[in-house]
Amino acid sequence: MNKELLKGTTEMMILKMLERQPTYGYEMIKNFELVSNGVFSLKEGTLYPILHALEKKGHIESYWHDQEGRKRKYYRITDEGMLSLKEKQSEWGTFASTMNVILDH
Amino acid sequence: MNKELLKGTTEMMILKMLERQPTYGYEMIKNFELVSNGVFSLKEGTLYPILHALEKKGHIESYWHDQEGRKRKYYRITDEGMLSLKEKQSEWGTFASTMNVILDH
DNA sequence: TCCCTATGCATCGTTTATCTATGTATAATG
DNA sequence: CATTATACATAGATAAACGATGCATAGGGA
Repeated sequence: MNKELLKGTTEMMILKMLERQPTYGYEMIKNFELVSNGVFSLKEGTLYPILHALEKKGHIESYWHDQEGRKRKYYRITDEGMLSLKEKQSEWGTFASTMNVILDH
Repeated sequence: MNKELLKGTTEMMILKMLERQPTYGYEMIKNFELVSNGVFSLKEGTLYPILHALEKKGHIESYWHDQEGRKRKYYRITDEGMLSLKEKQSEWGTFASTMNVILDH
């Protein structure tokens, strides 16, 4: 899979994942592989900087939570994050349908 | 429109355009705007380097043609280019449908 | 006549999203 | 006791698209 295709969609997919329920980085990476059937593979070097940037923007919030003898940094989406997600999804919809029009042309 | 979304699709769209009929750079730029209803806007700084790279790879061929008192560099797609286009379209299909599964999840 | 816009090709440097590689630390497993 | 899985983090490399700029010619309006 051409990795360039992912550009501009990673943040959206992270927000989408957090829309379902709060979760933490390592689990997100495993989950990405799972829900995409191995098509997408989110890397640590991609994920963590994005999480920090999203938090800085106030689109997500973090809190440490200990479970199963492990320290995990959970993230939850904020109202602003939800708004941003809606926008990104709408943008993706326009993009994908325009692309399909061109390809079916 | 988030320009990052376009990454990885520009080459495919250029090949797609040339699949219909041979054309030249300036016309491609105008046509991009037209067929995408203004959603996509191909820039010269993007197009010309890609055309040169595609020609170097043998996916397209160029020839100069004078018309309406103008010198224009036309491009046509080669058999290899057609193969590459099919691959890219298939990849895009997988990508877009996977993305939609995640977003509708 | 002259200037501005449209047409047409081209390239250099910048921007930025993602990845690779690496580091640290702890729990579980064999 | 060593290796693997879990967990977070960052610095530097890579590469696609863009912005800015350059050059040249045709056409239209003042």
